[in-house]
Amino acid sequence: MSKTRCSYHHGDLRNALIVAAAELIERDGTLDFTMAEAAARAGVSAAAPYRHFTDKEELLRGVRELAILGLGYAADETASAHPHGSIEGILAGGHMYLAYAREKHAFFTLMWEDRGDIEERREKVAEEHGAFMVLVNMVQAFCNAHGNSQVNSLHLATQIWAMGHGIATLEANRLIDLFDRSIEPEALLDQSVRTMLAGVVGAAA
Amino acid sequence: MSKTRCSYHHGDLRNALIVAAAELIERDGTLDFTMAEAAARAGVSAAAPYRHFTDKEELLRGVRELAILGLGYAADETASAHPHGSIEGILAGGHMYLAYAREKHAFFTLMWEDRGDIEERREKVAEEHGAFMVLVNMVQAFCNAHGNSQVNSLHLATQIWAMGHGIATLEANRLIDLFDRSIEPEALLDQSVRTMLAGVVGAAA
DNA sequence: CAGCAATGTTAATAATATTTACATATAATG
DNA sequence: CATTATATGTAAATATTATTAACATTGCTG
Repeated sequence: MSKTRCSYHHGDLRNALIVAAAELIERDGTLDFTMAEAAARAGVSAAAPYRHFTDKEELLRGVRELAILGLGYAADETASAHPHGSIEGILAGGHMYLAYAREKHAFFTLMWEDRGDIEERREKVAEEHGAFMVLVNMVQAFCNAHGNSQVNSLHLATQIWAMGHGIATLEANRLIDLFDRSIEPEALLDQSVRTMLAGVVGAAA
Repeated sequence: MSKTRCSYHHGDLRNALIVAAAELIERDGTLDFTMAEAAARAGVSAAAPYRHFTDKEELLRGVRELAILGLGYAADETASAHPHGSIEGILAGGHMYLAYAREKHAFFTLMWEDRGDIEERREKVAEEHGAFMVLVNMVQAFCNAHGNSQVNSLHLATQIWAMGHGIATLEANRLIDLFDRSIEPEALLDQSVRTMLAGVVGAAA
């Protein structure tokens, strides 16, 4: 916890490097910053990072966790800004997701491409992927609000996530306006989500 | 067109390099083959590629075009294997897409991350992105078969594409079974597509 | 306080992309 | 057909990074 101010030992280099890397990624919109520059930004030599990360990949893993947490916070905020169980909350979450993908493209890309061991990832799913949990809860609340207890909220949330993820990804690569400039990503998503949720309302138990 | 057999001039090095790169990508499941190895595989020196591509990025662009064409052919085949205007064709197309993403993950990733100039890309949309055109046609045919001419097929096809793309992408990064091992990607997609198409049938003009 | 473990440093090493300078085939031209 | 310009290859630099090695400093622990 303590910050050492003597020149030699940094005190919290691991995190400083993650932040430095994140800044460079944000600045350049790419993942190909150099280890040396990240180190320099944290005020240490080019070899220092290797005391905390075995390689660049591992540093990126740190940045990824940071990004995932950030998305989780954003999801929390969005959810709490709308009535519990309302469709508005879900739609707003979708818009937040699209905005994140647009504005922080490099992070958004990095976030999902995890080649790590699946079992290890599974262990920290709940703590890390807060954003999806928020969506699941919102969907669940929506179903409850409509008196429908037959729907599998996890499946439905996954469908909605996939839809949002697909639109976000295609849009980030400009594949949506490539074919039709008139399509508005958020409108497309809203419409899709409403369609998927319509079943819940219609088939109320 | 002619193949020169004398040792010096290759005759069709540009394409040979694209194929070589594609093979390496398929072999390793990664995009980080080396220019030298691709060159060697095509039987030329490490510097030769630079007579045909300004850099590795441009070689990758060649591979990307190849992959996109390949997907287009697969889409054609799938479409012609099912009745015109049937929902089965659309579902089969989705399955094909998921299979492609699974089996050729590196290509699938490469295919969409095009940072090239949007106007240039727009010029060759039709010829290159055959797969999406096939989907648009199938959706259009489906609407016609159901006597519904009010639906915007392009929008609907985009929705379906996004859904398939989202599921494919999430699954490729193992994000679907991370949360729920019981979810079957194809079943999830089928269900989503049916839901989206239900509106067409219901609101027949 | 001595000594160990952790964390930094500078100076290699290694892998690659890319460039340069030179060579040879192909094709167009007189 | 001989000549020459152009395209396409080659081998030998360069340059950029990641990563490691060998050595230094600090802080903790007994």
